[in-house]
Amino acid sequence: MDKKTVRRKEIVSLLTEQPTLRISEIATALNVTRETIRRDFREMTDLGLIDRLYGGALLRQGPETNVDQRNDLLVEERKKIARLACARLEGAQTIMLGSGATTAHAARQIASECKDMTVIVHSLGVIAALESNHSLTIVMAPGLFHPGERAVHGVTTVEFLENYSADWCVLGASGIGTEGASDALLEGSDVYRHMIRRSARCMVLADASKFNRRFPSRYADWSRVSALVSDQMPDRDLTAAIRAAGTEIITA
Amino acid sequence: MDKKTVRRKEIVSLLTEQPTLRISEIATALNVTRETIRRDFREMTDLGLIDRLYGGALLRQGPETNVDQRNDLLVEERKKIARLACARLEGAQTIMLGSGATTAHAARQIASECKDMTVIVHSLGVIAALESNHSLTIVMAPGLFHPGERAVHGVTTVEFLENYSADWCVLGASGIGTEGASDALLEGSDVYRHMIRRSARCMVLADASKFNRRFPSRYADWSRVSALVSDQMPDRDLTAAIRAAGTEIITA
DNA sequence: CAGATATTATTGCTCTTGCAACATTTACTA
DNA sequence: TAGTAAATGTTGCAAGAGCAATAATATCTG
Repeated sequence: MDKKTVRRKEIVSLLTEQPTLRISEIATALNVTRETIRRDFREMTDLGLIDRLYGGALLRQGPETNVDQRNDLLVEERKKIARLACARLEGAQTIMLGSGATTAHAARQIASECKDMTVIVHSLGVIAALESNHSLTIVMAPGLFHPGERAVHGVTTVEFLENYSADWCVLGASGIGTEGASDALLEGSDVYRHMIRRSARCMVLADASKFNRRFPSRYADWSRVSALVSDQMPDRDLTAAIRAAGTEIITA
Repeated sequence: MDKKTVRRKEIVSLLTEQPTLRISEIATALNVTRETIRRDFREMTDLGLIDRLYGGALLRQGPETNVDQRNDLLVEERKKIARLACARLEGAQTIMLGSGATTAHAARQIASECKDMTVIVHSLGVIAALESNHSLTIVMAPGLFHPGERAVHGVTTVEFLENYSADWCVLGASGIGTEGASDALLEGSDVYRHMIRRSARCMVLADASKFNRRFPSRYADWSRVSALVSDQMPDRDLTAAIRAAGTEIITA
């Protein structure tokens, strides 16, 4: 672990003991210059770890994520998927994110691993997962708010997306079948279809429980999907159908 | 209640909303010199109400209940304002809502009292307050997400609003002065100004602690505001200035 | 090992804060 | 109403803090 990481862990640990730190104090304590601490503070602020004060910093009190995660079954699977997805986004400048629990998990991972990315979203849950990372540019799409999904939908949303382009779009799915990815919500599917259209590549996230299920609205056939990210490989037939369209299957 | 007491209550109240205050900021906001604030801080530190920082102060976090009590009082005031505002919206078909804590309170009231209304919003906090009422049509505006305010801002937001019209817009304010209503955030003010333009009438919500304070960005002079809703009447001069522009003051 | 890159230190400058002493205003009381 | 005490404003100065440009050092990579 390099010096920088050690120092920053030390800063966080000190802040859990006392509410605020002054730059001059820790600079002498850790035997570095004040400028170095200032640089640490700047970056840690961008990452949403701390809040700056004139002359110091205090620990950021943010929304707790543990509570949500406990209520959630399938957490481990989704975390794994999130990590895989995030690794694949390496180098992307702009991405679009769909809605749903799996996507929100991916968003949390993105918030902790990525920097200086532009993220276009239409879901409140996804924003909540991203907002701790101040270095991200988060663009919210407009539209009719759907209370169940906590996301916006409709013509307005779709039209808005036409003005944007992304390197990747990252979508969840209710069902993964031989003929493509499908969703339970018709309105969400319209948004997804347009996100795919406006993105260079498309990644679908789905844990194994979604395999071989078909929902009313198919939002993409496999020819439009660059990669399926999951915690397990699908069965023979499904794998064959997906690969036949040139879609990569990422499980580890 | 003398000025000093009012000012110190205000300091505590501001500290319940944000973790720290900087001397220079509140000095200009409350229109006193920094030395005065410094003297306040010294005495409040002796009383154990706050902790000093270099350049500011933060609320002392301990087993003290005073803080909670004051916070509850503030909630009471906001509830009163919310009820008054809601009563005045009777019969409106479409409304626009701003951001901020007071507006969120009003939104909660609207969610419990109103039916079949279209509500145009740009704040996540306001959506959260509204989403329990499924009879409402909630339209979310697009834009750049601002993590601090949990709302969207910017050119995209403003352009979007041009496509909508409303019977009322309901806005919060950081400061209420003779020359109009002002806000601490410049980006929010741009959105507010356009909401006013696109609404037949405009309502500003502000508890008495906001009176005679001026913040960087004035988003409306009183000629553009139909009604100011508060828990108390402002002083003579302020009342006169507001009424001179034809703005109604609603306190009960 | 050399070159490239990242990290940290140093320096010079400006702005902000804290403090103290003194002036002014406000509020209260006889 | 005058006089007094409290509260607030004003000013000058020393120390702290932020910023940007540059130099020095550490770290990585082929």
